[in-house]
Amino acid sequence: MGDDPSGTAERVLLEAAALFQEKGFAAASTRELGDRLGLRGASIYYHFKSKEELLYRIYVRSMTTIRERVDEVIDPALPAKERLRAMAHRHVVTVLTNRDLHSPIDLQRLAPEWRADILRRRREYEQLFLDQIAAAQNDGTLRSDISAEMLMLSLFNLMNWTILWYSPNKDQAADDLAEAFFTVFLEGTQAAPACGQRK
Amino acid sequence: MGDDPSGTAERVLLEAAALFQEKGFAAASTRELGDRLGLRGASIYYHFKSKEELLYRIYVRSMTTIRERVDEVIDPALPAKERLRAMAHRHVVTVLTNRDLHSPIDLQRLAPEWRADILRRRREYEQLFLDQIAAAQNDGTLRSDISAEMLMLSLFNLMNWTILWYSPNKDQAADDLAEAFFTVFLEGTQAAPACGQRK
DNA sequence: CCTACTGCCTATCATGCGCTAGGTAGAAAT
DNA sequence: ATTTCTACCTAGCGCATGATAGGCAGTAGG
Repeated sequence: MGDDPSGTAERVLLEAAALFQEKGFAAASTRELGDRLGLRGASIYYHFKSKEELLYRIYVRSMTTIRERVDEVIDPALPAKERLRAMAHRHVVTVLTNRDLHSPIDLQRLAPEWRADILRRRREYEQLFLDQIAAAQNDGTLRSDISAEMLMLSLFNLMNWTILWYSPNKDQAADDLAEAFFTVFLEGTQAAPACGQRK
Repeated sequence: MGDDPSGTAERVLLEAAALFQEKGFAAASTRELGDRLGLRGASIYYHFKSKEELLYRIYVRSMTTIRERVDEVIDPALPAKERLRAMAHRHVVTVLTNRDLHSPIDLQRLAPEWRADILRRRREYEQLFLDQIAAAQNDGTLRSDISAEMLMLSLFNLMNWTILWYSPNKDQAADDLAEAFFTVFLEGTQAAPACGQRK
């Protein structure tokens, strides 16, 4: 039970993530969710206390899994910049290959305590990236004339908007996108500048 | 009537944009929208045929206004890179100072023809940026080893995700963010590279 | 055999929804 | 003076929703 991938609760959670992503939280009904699982809508309430709790659990799952997936590639032996590269790559690929789970759904619909919990987890996750960025600034590989905070926001902007337009059928592989975004993040897009251009 | 900024239809449109952004399209009711305007919910239907049409009109307004605002700063006398800088700056500032209108709301809930219309307008808008990027690649100011399409996606990623976390009270001014993002887009984030590093 | 528990079911409740029908006060037009 | 139009109103229809209550088949333990 619980985390058993074949358990019903788990199936409900994953199917709910898919349904919420398709139709939005408010427009998705428990009955339709049941239909997709071969259940009656009311049976959902045996596994979850409310539709809102389901949304909360999806968010928790999203944050914990992406954190796990990114933790896997953090190699302390690598220089900070390369750690960051590996983390960014893993982040993009994870998000794009699991769009149901990681799509931004009505976070605002969550009760304040639950929302605060999710936001706290998000900040913890962002801190992981912030730490590497600050380290790379300290060892001189990343520019320091822009704050680490700002660099992190830029990186997440680059990585996260993708999920709203990405279509695995017609767009490039997630792997290629991840690489291109990080190249832009590191090198920028202007043609190779002359020496010493930036003070 | 119509575009008169004091006209009721206009007030409904703007208030609906705010309400939809706050609660989501499905969770926002016409009655609540009416309450905010000093109307009964049913009176909305004198000005709009359906709630869905309201959502469509909001999207149309979003696309036309941002296009107008960006068109204003396109100066053919400038080099392509500077045109692009001005456009990106105007885009970010416009979006962040008018979040109700430009927040991404359930586009998927729109009927297919309406959705297709909005997507067509979006592509036209993106084309504006794509043209400048291609021009800047041709005159040698932007790198050509990454496709213009990919560079455009990177730029929009950088610019657009912001609206989902930006809070005008506690975050930097939209103006500063716009500048920082474009700097990252152009120059990247690594410390000034040695000469001829990029092939 | 009995009991208890699990995991679902059916039936139902109260509520709120989008939207329509029909009315009406006041202004404008004839 | 009469008609028409505008911009709202009230009342309410039909329906879907989240959630609850209670039942019931199947399994496991004693």
